[in-house]
Amino acid sequence: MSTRTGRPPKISRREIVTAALRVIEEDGTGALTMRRLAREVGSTAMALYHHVRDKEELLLLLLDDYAAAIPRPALPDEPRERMVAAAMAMHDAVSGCPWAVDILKADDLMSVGALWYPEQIVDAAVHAGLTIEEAVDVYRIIWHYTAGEIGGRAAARRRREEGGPTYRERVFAELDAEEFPRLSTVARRWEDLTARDTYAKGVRAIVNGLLP
Amino acid sequence: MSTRTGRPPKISRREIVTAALRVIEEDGTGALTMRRLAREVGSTAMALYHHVRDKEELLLLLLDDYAAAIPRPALPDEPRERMVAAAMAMHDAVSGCPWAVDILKADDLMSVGALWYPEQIVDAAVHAGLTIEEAVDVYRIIWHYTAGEIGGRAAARRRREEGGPTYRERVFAELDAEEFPRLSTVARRWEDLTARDTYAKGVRAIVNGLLP
DNA sequence: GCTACTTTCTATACGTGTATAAAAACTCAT
DNA sequence: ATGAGTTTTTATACACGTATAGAAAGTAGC
Repeated sequence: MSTRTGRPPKISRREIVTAALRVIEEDGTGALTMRRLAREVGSTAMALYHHVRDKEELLLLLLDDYAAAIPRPALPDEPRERMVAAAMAMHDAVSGCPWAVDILKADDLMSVGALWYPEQIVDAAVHAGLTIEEAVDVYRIIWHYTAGEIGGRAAARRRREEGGPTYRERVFAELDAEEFPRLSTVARRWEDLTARDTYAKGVRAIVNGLLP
Repeated sequence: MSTRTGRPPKISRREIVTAALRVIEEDGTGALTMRRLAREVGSTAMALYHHVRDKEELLLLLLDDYAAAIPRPALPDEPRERMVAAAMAMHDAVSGCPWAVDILKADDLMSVGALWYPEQIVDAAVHAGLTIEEAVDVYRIIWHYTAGEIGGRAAARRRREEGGPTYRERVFAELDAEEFPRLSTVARRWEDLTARDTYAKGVRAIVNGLLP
Protein backbone atom coordinates (compact mmCIF):
# COMPACT_ATOMS: atom_id res chain seq x y z
CA MET A 1 0.00 0.00 0.00
CA SER A 2 1.02 3.61 0.39
CA THR A 3 2.66 2.93 3.73
CA ARG A 4 6.03 4.51 3.32
CA THR A 5 9.13 2.85 4.61
CA GLY A 6 11.94 4.40 6.56
CA ARG A 7 12.05 6.63 9.57
CA PRO A 8 8.98 8.88 9.69
CA PRO A 9 9.75 12.56 9.11
CA LYS A 10 9.46 15.03 11.94
CA ILE A 11 9.38 18.09 9.72
CA SER A 12 8.00 18.83 6.28
CA ARG A 13 8.80 21.14 3.41
CA ARG A 14 5.68 23.17 4.05
CA GLU A 15 6.59 23.57 7.67
CA ILE A 16 10.03 24.78 6.73
CA VAL A 17 8.74 27.26 4.18
CA THR A 18 6.14 28.77 6.48
CA ALA A 19 8.66 28.99 9.29
CA ALA A 20 11.07 30.74 6.94
CA LEU A 21 8.42 33.26 5.95
CA ARG A 22 7.69 33.87 9.62
CA VAL A 23 11.35 34.45 10.42
CA ILE A 24 11.71 36.90 7.56
CA GLU A 25 8.61 38.78 8.54
CA GLU A 26 9.68 39.03 12.15
CA ASP A 27 13.40 39.69 11.92
CA GLY A 28 14.18 40.37 8.29
CA THR A 29 15.94 38.35 5.63
CA GLY A 30 19.26 38.70 7.40
CA ALA A 31 17.93 36.55 10.21
CA LEU A 32 17.06 33.66 7.92
CA THR A 33 19.89 31.22 8.48
CA MET A 34 19.70 27.47 8.30
CA ARG A 35 20.47 27.14 11.98
CA ARG A 36 17.87 29.66 13.02
CA LEU A 37 15.34 28.02 10.76
CA ALA A 38 16.15 24.64 12.23
CA ARG A 39 15.64 25.97 15.74
CA GLU A 40 12.33 27.43 14.60
CA VAL A 41 11.01 24.07 13.43
CA GLY A 42 12.58 22.21 16.34
CA SER A 43 15.23 20.34 14.46
CA THR A 44 18.84 20.61 13.37
CA ALA A 45 20.29 22.51 10.46
CA MET A 46 21.31 19.46 8.50
CA ALA A 47 17.87 17.92 8.79
CA LEU A 48 16.56 20.70 6.59
CA TYR A 49 18.70 19.44 3.76
CA HIS A 50 16.53 16.39 3.40
CA HIS A 51 13.63 18.57 2.40
CA VAL A 52 15.43 21.31 0.53
CA ARG A 53 18.40 20.96 -1.80
CA ASP A 54 20.13 24.09 -0.54
CA LYS A 55 19.36 27.56 0.68
CA GLU A 56 18.84 28.86 -2.81
CA GLU A 57 16.09 26.37 -3.45
CA LEU A 58 14.52 27.39 -0.18
CA LEU A 59 14.47 31.02 -1.29
CA LEU A 60 12.96 29.92 -4.58
CA LEU A 61 10.20 28.16 -2.70
CA LEU A 62 9.59 31.30 -0.70
CA LEU A 63 9.31 33.36 -3.85
CA ASP A 64 6.95 30.74 -5.20
CA ASP A 65 4.69 30.99 -2.19
CA TYR A 66 4.83 34.74 -2.21
CA ALA A 67 4.18 35.18 -5.91
CA ALA A 68 1.31 32.75 -5.91
CA ALA A 69 -0.43 34.69 -3.18
CA ILE A 70 -0.24 38.06 -4.90
CA PRO A 71 -3.47 39.15 -6.55
CA ARG A 72 -3.11 39.37 -10.30
CA PRO A 73 -4.00 42.71 -11.82
CA ALA A 74 -6.42 43.06 -14.68
CA LEU A 75 -4.42 43.60 -17.85
CA PRO A 76 -5.39 45.81 -20.78
CA ASP A 77 -6.38 44.14 -24.04
CA GLU A 78 -4.03 45.96 -26.37
CA PRO A 79 -0.93 43.72 -26.64
CA ARG A 80 1.69 46.41 -26.16
CA GLU A 81 0.06 47.81 -23.05
CA ARG A 82 -0.62 44.32 -21.81
CA MET A 83 3.06 43.42 -22.01
CA VAL A 84 4.08 46.57 -20.21
CA ALA A 85 1.46 46.07 -17.51
CA ALA A 86 2.41 42.43 -17.00
CA ALA A 87 6.08 43.31 -16.79
CA MET A 88 5.42 46.02 -14.25
CA ALA A 89 3.29 43.70 -12.18
CA MET A 90 6.09 41.14 -12.27
CA HIS A 91 8.53 43.83 -11.26
CA ASP A 92 6.36 44.86 -8.35
CA ALA A 93 5.89 41.28 -7.23
CA VAL A 94 9.58 40.47 -7.17
CA SER A 95 10.47 43.84 -5.67
CA GLY A 96 8.08 43.08 -2.87
CA CYS A 97 10.06 40.15 -1.56
CA PRO A 98 13.41 41.24 -0.22
CA TRP A 99 14.91 37.78 -0.37
CA ALA A 100 14.36 37.69 -4.11
CA VAL A 101 17.58 39.57 -4.63
CA ASP A 102 19.55 36.47 -3.76
CA ILE A 103 17.76 34.44 -6.41
CA LEU A 104 17.79 36.93 -9.22
CA LYS A 105 20.70 35.09 -10.70
CA ALA A 106 18.15 32.52 -11.82
CA ASP A 107 18.58 32.32 -15.53
CA ASP A 108 15.16 32.80 -17.00
CA LEU A 109 11.90 32.72 -15.28
CA MET A 110 10.91 31.90 -11.85
CA SER A 111 8.92 29.44 -9.83
CA VAL A 112 5.63 27.85 -10.77
CA GLY A 113 3.69 30.29 -8.65
CA ALA A 114 5.08 33.13 -10.72
CA LEU A 115 4.63 31.59 -14.15
CA TRP A 116 1.57 33.71 -14.70
CA TYR A 117 3.71 36.70 -15.62
CA PRO A 118 5.76 35.11 -18.39
CA GLU A 119 2.63 33.45 -19.71
CA GLN A 120 0.93 36.80 -20.05
CA ILE A 121 3.91 38.44 -21.65
CA VAL A 122 4.47 35.67 -24.16
CA ASP A 123 0.79 35.51 -24.98
CA ALA A 124 0.58 39.24 -25.55
CA ALA A 125 3.65 39.13 -27.75
CA VAL A 126 2.10 36.43 -29.89
CA HIS A 127 -1.08 38.47 -30.16
CA ALA A 128 1.06 41.36 -31.30
CA GLY A 129 2.08 39.30 -34.29
CA LEU A 130 5.32 37.67 -33.17
CA THR A 131 6.17 34.03 -33.55
CA ILE A 132 6.35 31.97 -30.40
CA GLU A 133 10.13 31.94 -30.59
CA GLU A 134 10.28 35.70 -30.88
CA ALA A 135 7.82 36.00 -28.03
CA VAL A 136 10.07 33.94 -25.80
CA ASP A 137 12.94 36.21 -26.72
CA VAL A 138 10.89 39.21 -25.75
CA TYR A 139 10.06 37.71 -22.41
CA ARG A 140 13.65 36.82 -21.69
CA ILE A 141 14.88 40.27 -22.59
CA ILE A 142 12.28 41.82 -20.34
CA TRP A 143 13.20 39.41 -17.57
CA HIS A 144 16.90 40.13 -17.81
CA TYR A 145 16.20 43.81 -17.66
CA THR A 146 13.89 43.32 -14.69
CA ALA A 147 16.39 41.21 -12.81
CA GLY A 148 19.17 43.70 -13.43
CA GLU A 149 17.05 46.62 -12.37
CA ILE A 150 15.93 45.03 -9.13
CA GLY A 151 19.41 43.81 -8.31
CA GLY A 152 20.81 47.26 -8.95
CA ARG A 153 18.21 48.98 -6.85
CA ALA A 154 18.76 46.57 -3.99
CA ALA A 155 22.50 47.17 -4.10
CA ALA A 156 22.00 50.93 -4.17
CA ARG A 157 19.76 50.79 -1.13
CA ARG A 158 22.20 48.61 0.74
CA ARG A 159 25.02 51.03 0.07
CA ARG A 160 22.93 53.92 1.24
CA GLU A 161 22.12 52.20 4.50
CA GLU A 162 25.71 51.35 5.19
CA GLY A 163 26.76 54.93 4.75
CA GLY A 164 30.33 55.93 4.11
CA PRO A 165 31.78 56.95 0.79
CA THR A 166 30.84 54.73 -2.10
CA TYR A 167 33.48 53.50 -4.46
CA ARG A 168 31.66 55.41 -7.18
CA GLU A 169 31.73 58.62 -5.16
CA ARG A 170 35.45 58.40 -4.80
CA VAL A 171 35.82 57.74 -8.51
CA PHE A 172 33.51 60.57 -9.48
CA ALA A 173 35.24 62.99 -7.15
CA GLU A 174 38.46 62.88 -9.10
CA LEU A 175 37.00 62.44 -12.55
CA ASP A 176 39.09 63.69 -15.42
CA ALA A 177 36.93 66.23 -17.22
CA GLU A 178 38.89 65.88 -20.42
CA GLU A 179 38.71 62.14 -20.65
CA PHE A 180 35.10 61.94 -19.52
CA PRO A 181 33.38 65.18 -20.56
CA ARG A 182 29.85 63.86 -20.38
CA LEU A 183 30.12 62.02 -17.11
CA SER A 184 31.91 64.82 -15.35
CA THR A 185 29.07 67.22 -16.10
CA VAL A 186 26.64 64.95 -14.28
CA ALA A 187 28.99 63.60 -11.65
CA ARG A 188 27.62 65.66 -8.82
CA ARG A 189 24.01 65.11 -9.80
CA TRP A 190 24.49 61.38 -10.27
CA GLU A 191 22.92 60.45 -6.97
CA ASP A 192 19.73 62.32 -7.82
CA LEU A 193 19.66 61.24 -11.43
CA THR A 194 19.91 57.58 -10.59
CA ALA A 195 17.42 57.76 -7.75
CA ARG A 196 14.56 58.13 -10.19
CA ASP A 197 12.53 55.09 -11.14
CA THR A 198 13.12 54.37 -14.81
CA TYR A 199 11.82 50.84 -14.92
CA ALA A 200 8.62 51.66 -16.78
CA LYS A 201 10.55 53.72 -19.28
CA GLY A 202 12.88 50.83 -19.94
CA VAL A 203 10.13 48.27 -20.38
CA ARG A 204 8.26 50.54 -22.76
CA ALA A 205 11.44 50.99 -24.75
CA ILE A 206 12.01 47.25 -24.98
CA VAL A 207 8.44 46.57 -26.01
CA ASN A 208 8.37 49.34 -28.57
CA GLY A 209 11.75 48.39 -29.89
CA LEU A 210 10.80 44.77 -30.27
CA LEU A 211 7.37 45.10 -31.85
CA PRO A 212 7.31 46.52 -35.35
CA MET B 1 57.57 66.19 4.83
CA SER B 2 56.12 63.22 3.06
CA THR B 3 57.54 60.86 5.65
CA ARG B 4 54.54 58.90 6.72
CA THR B 5 54.00 57.93 10.29
CA GLY B 6 53.02 54.56 11.66
CA ARG B 7 54.15 51.05 10.99
CA PRO B 8 55.38 50.69 7.41
CA PRO B 9 53.19 48.49 5.25
CA LYS B 10 54.43 45.11 4.14
CA ILE B 11 51.88 44.72 1.38
CA SER B 12 50.16 47.11 -0.98
CA ARG B 13 46.89 47.33 -2.78
CA ARG B 14 48.57 46.80 -6.10
CA GLU B 15 50.32 43.72 -4.81
CA ILE B 16 47.05 42.31 -3.57
CA VAL B 17 45.26 42.97 -6.83
CA THR B 18 47.92 41.42 -9.00
CA ALA B 19 48.16 38.42 -6.71
CA ALA B 20 44.41 38.03 -6.93
CA LEU B 21 44.51 38.12 -10.70
CA ARG B 22 47.23 35.51 -10.65
CA VAL B 23 45.24 33.22 -8.37
CA ILE B 24 42.18 33.51 -10.57
CA GLU B 25 44.14 32.83 -13.70
CA GLU B 26 45.83 29.80 -12.20
CA ASP B 27 43.07 28.15 -10.20
CA GLY B 28 39.85 29.90 -11.11
CA THR B 29 37.65 32.33 -9.24
CA GLY B 30 36.58 29.65 -6.79
CA ALA B 31 40.12 29.58 -5.45
CA LEU B 32 40.16 33.27 -4.64
CA THR B 33 39.63 33.35 -0.90
CA MET B 34 40.97 35.91 1.49
CA ARG B 35 43.14 33.33 3.23
CA ARG B 36 44.57 32.00 0.01
CA LEU B 37 45.23 35.52 -1.18
CA ALA B 38 46.96 36.34 2.11
CA ARG B 39 49.19 33.30 1.77
CA GLU B 40 49.99 34.41 -1.76
CA VAL B 41 51.24 37.81 -0.64
CA GLY B 42 52.91 36.41 2.47
CA SER B 43 50.59 37.89 5.04
CA THR B 44 47.45 37.11 6.99
CA ALA B 45 43.87 37.34 5.89
CA MET B 46 42.98 40.23 8.13
CA ALA B 47 45.91 42.30 6.96
CA LEU B 48 44.24 42.53 3.58
CA TYR B 49 41.40 44.43 5.14
CA HIS B 50 43.60 47.44 5.68
CA HIS B 51 44.04 47.82 1.96
CA VAL B 52 40.62 46.71 0.79
CA ARG B 53 37.28 47.39 2.43
CA ASP B 54 35.91 43.93 1.77
CA LYS B 55 35.98 41.19 -0.81
CA GLU B 56 33.47 42.96 -2.99
CA GLU B 57 35.69 46.00 -3.29
CA LEU B 58 38.55 43.70 -4.17
CA LEU B 59 36.54 42.22 -7.00
CA LEU B 60 35.67 45.72 -8.14
CA LEU B 61 39.35 46.57 -8.27
CA LEU B 62 39.97 43.44 -10.32
CA LEU B 63 37.29 44.46 -12.77
CA ASP B 64 38.84 47.88 -12.88
CA ASP B 65 42.22 46.50 -13.79
CA TYR B 66 40.77 44.13 -16.28
CA ALA B 67 38.53 46.63 -18.02
CA ALA B 68 41.27 49.21 -18.26
CA ALA B 69 43.50 46.76 -20.05
CA ILE B 70 40.98 45.78 -22.70
CA PRO B 71 41.54 47.44 -26.06
CA ARG B 72 38.74 49.79 -26.94
CA PRO B 73 37.05 49.11 -30.23
CA ALA B 74 36.54 51.79 -32.86
CA LEU B 75 32.93 52.90 -32.69
CA PRO B 76 30.76 53.93 -35.63
CA ASP B 77 29.82 57.57 -35.98
CA GLU B 78 26.11 57.22 -36.27
CA PRO B 79 24.76 57.65 -32.72
CA ARG B 80 22.41 54.67 -32.70
CA GLU B 81 25.01 52.26 -33.95
CA ARG B 82 27.57 53.79 -31.66
CA MET B 83 25.42 53.14 -28.62
CA VAL B 84 24.80 49.57 -29.65
CA ALA B 85 28.47 48.96 -30.37
CA ALA B 86 29.56 50.49 -27.07
CA ALA B 87 27.02 48.44 -25.16
CA MET B 88 28.13 45.26 -26.82
CA ALA B 89 31.75 46.04 -26.12
CA MET B 90 30.86 46.64 -22.49
CA HIS B 91 28.96 43.37 -22.44
CA ASP B 92 31.93 41.52 -23.87
CA ALA B 93 34.31 43.13 -21.42
CA VAL B 94 32.28 42.22 -18.35
CA SER B 95 31.46 38.77 -19.69
CA GLY B 96 35.16 38.18 -20.06
CA CYS B 97 35.88 38.34 -16.34
CA PRO B 98 34.22 35.49 -14.49
CA TRP B 99 34.43 37.17 -11.14
CA ALA B 100 32.29 40.02 -12.42
CA VAL B 101 29.18 38.01 -11.69
CA ASP B 102 29.64 38.62 -7.99
CA ILE B 103 29.74 42.36 -8.46
CA LEU B 104 26.92 42.76 -10.92
CA LYS B 105 24.71 43.88 -8.09
CA ALA B 106 26.57 47.17 -8.29
CA ASP B 107 23.89 49.74 -8.81
CA ASP B 108 24.89 51.75 -11.82
CA LEU B 109 28.18 51.85 -13.51
CA MET B 110 31.43 50.34 -12.74
CA SER B 111 34.95 51.18 -11.85
CA VAL B 112 37.05 54.02 -13.19
CA GLY B 113 38.82 51.76 -15.65
CA ALA B 114 35.50 50.92 -17.21
CA LEU B 115 34.07 54.41 -17.33
CA TRP B 116 34.88 54.60 -21.00
CA TYR B 117 31.79 52.60 -21.87
CA PRO B 118 29.20 54.76 -20.13
CA GLU B 119 30.94 57.85 -21.40
CA GLN B 120 30.55 56.65 -24.97
CA ILE B 121 26.95 55.64 -24.50
CA VAL B 122 25.95 58.88 -22.84
CA ASP B 123 27.81 60.93 -25.42
CA ALA B 124 26.19 59.09 -28.30
CA ALA B 125 22.78 59.54 -26.72
CA VAL B 126 23.33 63.27 -26.45
CA HIS B 127 24.42 63.38 -30.06
CA ALA B 128 21.23 61.59 -30.95
CA GLY B 129 19.31 64.55 -29.59
CA LEU B 130 18.58 63.59 -26.01
CA THR B 131 19.13 65.79 -22.99
CA ILE B 132 21.90 64.79 -20.64
CA GLU B 133 19.37 63.55 -18.13
CA GLU B 134 17.69 61.37 -20.70
CA ALA B 135 21.06 60.13 -21.83
CA VAL B 136 21.88 59.01 -18.31
CA ASP B 137 18.59 57.18 -18.19
CA VAL B 138 19.44 55.42 -21.41
CA TYR B 139 22.77 54.33 -20.05
CA ARG B 140 21.28 53.05 -16.81
CA ILE B 141 18.60 51.09 -18.63
CA ILE B 142 21.21 49.53 -20.87
CA TRP B 143 23.38 48.75 -17.87
CA HIS B 144 20.57 47.10 -15.93
CA TYR B 145 19.76 44.97 -18.92
CA THR B 146 23.40 44.08 -19.37
CA ALA B 147 23.86 43.14 -15.74
CA GLY B 148 20.73 41.01 -15.75
CA GLU B 149 21.72 39.26 -18.93
CA ILE B 150 25.19 38.39 -17.76
CA GLY B 151 23.96 37.29 -14.36
CA GLY B 152 21.36 35.09 -15.95
CA ARG B 153 23.78 33.52 -18.35
CA ALA B 154 26.27 32.80 -15.58
CA ALA B 155 23.55 31.15 -13.50
CA ALA B 156 22.44 29.06 -16.44
CA ARG B 157 25.95 27.87 -17.05
CA ARG B 158 26.45 27.02 -13.42
CA ARG B 159 23.29 24.95 -13.35
CA ARG B 160 24.34 23.12 -16.46
CA GLU B 161 27.70 22.23 -14.96
CA GLU B 162 26.19 20.95 -11.75
CA GLY B 163 23.89 18.63 -13.66
CA GLY B 164 20.81 17.13 -12.11
CA PRO B 165 17.26 18.29 -12.70
CA THR B 166 16.78 22.01 -12.53
CA TYR B 167 13.96 23.46 -10.53
CA ARG B 168 12.60 24.83 -13.77
CA GLU B 169 12.72 21.45 -15.44
CA ARG B 170 10.66 19.94 -12.69
CA VAL B 171 8.19 22.79 -12.95
CA PHE B 172 7.97 22.57 -16.72
CA ALA B 173 7.54 18.81 -16.65
CA GLU B 174 4.20 19.05 -14.91
CA LEU B 175 2.98 22.25 -16.47
CA ASP B 176 -0.76 22.68 -16.69
CA ALA B 177 -1.50 23.17 -20.39
CA GLU B 178 -4.79 24.88 -19.65
CA GLU B 179 -3.44 27.41 -17.23
CA PHE B 180 -0.29 28.10 -19.26
CA PRO B 181 -1.09 27.44 -22.91
CA ARG B 182 1.79 29.44 -24.33
CA LEU B 183 4.49 28.22 -22.01
CA SER B 184 3.48 24.59 -22.30
CA THR B 185 3.91 24.68 -26.07
CA VAL B 186 7.53 25.72 -25.66
CA ALA B 187 8.28 23.86 -22.45
CA ARG B 188 10.31 21.13 -24.06
CA ARG B 189 12.15 23.49 -26.36
CA TRP B 190 12.91 25.94 -23.57
CA GLU B 191 16.48 24.82 -23.13
CA ASP B 192 17.27 25.42 -26.79
CA LEU B 193 15.28 28.62 -27.04
CA THR B 194 17.05 30.21 -24.12
CA ALA B 195 20.48 29.06 -25.18
CA ARG B 196 20.55 31.57 -28.00
CA ASP B 197 22.33 34.86 -27.52
CA THR B 198 19.74 37.62 -27.57
CA TYR B 199 21.80 40.38 -26.03
CA ALA B 200 22.30 42.34 -29.24
CA LYS B 201 18.62 42.08 -30.02
CA GLY B 202 17.77 43.47 -26.61
CA VAL B 203 20.18 46.37 -26.81
CA ARG B 204 18.94 47.32 -30.25
CA ALA B 205 15.40 47.24 -28.94
CA ILE B 206 16.27 49.49 -26.01
CA VAL B 207 18.13 51.97 -28.20
CA ASN B 208 15.42 52.06 -30.85
CA GLY B 209 12.71 52.30 -28.26
CA LEU B 210 14.42 55.16 -26.47
CA LEU B 211 15.44 57.33 -29.40
CA PRO B 212 12.60 58.96 -31.31
C1' DG C 1 11.78 -12.05 17.00
C1' DC C 2 15.12 -11.25 13.80
C1' DT C 3 17.54 -9.38 10.01
C1' DA C 4 17.75 -6.49 5.95
C1' DC C 5 16.50 -2.20 3.92
C1' DT C 6 15.04 2.64 3.72
C1' DT C 7 14.37 7.12 5.15
C1' DT C 8 15.18 10.78 8.35
C1' DC C 9 17.67 12.93 11.77
C1' DT C 10 21.93 14.15 14.60
C1' DA C 11 26.87 15.17 15.50
C1' DT C 12 30.86 16.77 14.00
C1' DA C 13 33.83 19.19 11.01
C1' DC C 14 35.58 22.29 7.29
C1' DG C 15 36.36 26.57 4.94
C1' DT C 16 34.36 30.87 4.25
C1' DG C 17 34.11 36.31 5.11
C1' DT C 18 35.12 39.30 8.62
C1' DA C 19 34.63 41.61 13.64
C1' DT C 20 37.52 42.61 17.50
C1' DA C 21 41.48 43.26 20.27
C1' DA C 22 45.98 43.55 20.83
C1' DA C 23 50.75 43.53 19.38
C1' DA C 24 54.34 45.51 16.44
C1' DA C 25 56.85 49.02 14.04
C1' DC C 26 57.42 53.27 12.77
C1' DT C 27 57.65 59.10 13.53
C1' DC C 28 57.63 62.96 16.31
C1' DA C 29 57.80 66.03 20.50
C1' DT C 30 60.07 66.35 24.57
C1' DA D 1 66.30 58.29 25.20
C1' DT D 2 61.63 58.15 26.22
C1' DG D 3 56.80 58.29 25.81
C1' DA D 4 52.80 59.47 22.87
C1' DG D 5 50.50 58.91 18.68
C1' DT D 6 49.68 56.53 14.27
C1' DT D 7 49.43 52.93 11.09
C1' DT D 8 49.85 48.16 9.85
C1' DT D 9 49.91 43.42 11.08
C1' DT D 10 48.63 39.41 13.84
C1' DA D 11 45.76 36.27 16.71
C1' DT D 12 41.59 34.78 17.95
C1' DA D 13 36.81 34.12 17.39
C1' DC D 14 32.07 33.95 15.41
C1' DA D 15 28.27 32.67 12.41
C1' DC D 16 27.46 31.15 8.07
C1' DG D 17 26.38 27.21 4.40
C1' DT D 18 27.01 22.57 3.98
C1' DA D 19 29.85 17.87 3.44
C1' DT D 20 30.25 13.54 5.73
C1' DA D 21 29.36 9.70 8.83
C1' DG D 22 26.62 7.36 11.48
C1' DA D 23 22.70 6.77 14.63
C1' DA D 24 17.62 6.34 15.04
C1' DA D 25 13.12 4.82 13.70
C1' DG D 26 10.22 2.95 10.89
C1' DT D 27 8.56 -1.34 7.26
C1' DA D 28 8.99 -5.96 4.96
C1' DG D 29 10.36 -10.69 4.54
C1' DC D 30 11.54 -14.74 7.02
